[in-house]
Amino acid sequence: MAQSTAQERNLRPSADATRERILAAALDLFSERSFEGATTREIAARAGVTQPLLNYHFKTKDELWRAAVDGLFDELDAALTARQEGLRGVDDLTVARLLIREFVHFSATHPQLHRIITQECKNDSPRMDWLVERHIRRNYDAVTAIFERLVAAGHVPNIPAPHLYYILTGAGPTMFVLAPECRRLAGIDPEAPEVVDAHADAVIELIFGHRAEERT
Amino acid sequence: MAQSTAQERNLRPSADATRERILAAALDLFSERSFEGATTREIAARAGVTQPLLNYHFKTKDELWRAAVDGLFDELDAALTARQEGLRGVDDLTVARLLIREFVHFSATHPQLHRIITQECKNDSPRMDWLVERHIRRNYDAVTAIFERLVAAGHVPNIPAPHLYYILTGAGPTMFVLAPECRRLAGIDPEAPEVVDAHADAVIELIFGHRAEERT
DNA sequence: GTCTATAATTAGATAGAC
DNA sequence: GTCTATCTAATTATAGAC
Repeated sequence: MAQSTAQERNLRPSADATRERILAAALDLFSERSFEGATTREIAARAGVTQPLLNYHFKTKDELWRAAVDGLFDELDAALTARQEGLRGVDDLTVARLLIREFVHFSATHPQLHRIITQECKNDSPRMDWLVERHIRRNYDAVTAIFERLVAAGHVPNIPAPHLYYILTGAGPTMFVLAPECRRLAGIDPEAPEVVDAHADAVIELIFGHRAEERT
Repeated sequence: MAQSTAQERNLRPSADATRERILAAALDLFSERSFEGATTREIAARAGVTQPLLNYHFKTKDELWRAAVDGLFDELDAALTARQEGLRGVDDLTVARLLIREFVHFSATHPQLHRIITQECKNDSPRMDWLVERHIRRNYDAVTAIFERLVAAGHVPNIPAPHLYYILTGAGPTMFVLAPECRRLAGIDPEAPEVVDAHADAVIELIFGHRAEERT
């Protein structure tokens, strides 16, 4: 690991870039077509490489899936952490509103996240176990802790935190998860920035807007 | 079609029952494992028949999928229609609350509905086209029409109807779509009647509870 | 590190007996 | 109407050249 010599730097870039292209293609296809529905040949084709190369960089299809999902959650964590960094000392209610807005924006720009969660977490399965214990539980604990404080302070209706969690993770991303349907059904493009903003406004209004005197 | 003679009645029952068992097995497996992930062999096994029998009753896997989905939407439409029947002349707000409660209950007892919608409507595909035009659009039009009246009457915050639609269809079913995850993550069983009721309460509170004076 | 060729498995669908 | 046997195609993974 200490070996990042100049020689290697000259050789590695294209290999690393290939790896990244494979991961990006895998994430898109796994999220759109499900684990079984996405074929390694199609992932390879989208990445512009041959199929056996996937088995060189990632031993199995399953390992490729896990690497792609790890990258996605890294991005989510980075986005939420960055959002919180600039908010030390700010009140709970404002922080929560901004975090929800950030979450809705992330869901719009990375619909793969909830596409993959809904695919894998409908069943008890090894991939579900892995997803929950490695990535989801941490976020669940953080979100429910915040909601419990907001309920105690009267900023949010008195609803048990698990329900608020599933309401938020359902209401926030669904329009973007189903973006192709939404375009056809409603004639709206959920990728348009003003639509994303309107959706964040709507979710925030419904969660926090229950008492007129609290609106700013 | 006019031929439902006694002879046929004596022969048909077991065949019809087999067909129904195949459809039920197909619905469960398609919704849990996705269209590609569900194998016809596994569907046959769950229905207690051999795999080629599926091709006898339904020409192709795709036709089996469509028949299973048709049955599911028939149940949804029946549940919502039955709920509305007894409410002629009742005010919009009360009707809407009761319909949302019915929808949440249906989502809890039939999580297959939104499992299949989220699987198929992430992509532009023939199955998505079929689903939208045959089943979803009618419900979308009805739901958005109701929301528009509720917004105009001030019963619901001023949020565009398409956003309210995706918030409702996200917030309502997600806990039940992800029931296995929810059990593991929150230690809650979303199939328990009191949990279903609590979730319906929560969704209704967030959508309609924004003005204290309107609560009954 | 990336390719071509191919092995091993499994999928959906068909043929034909009963 | 349901079964057994089997065909064809497609899948993931491996072997080995470059």
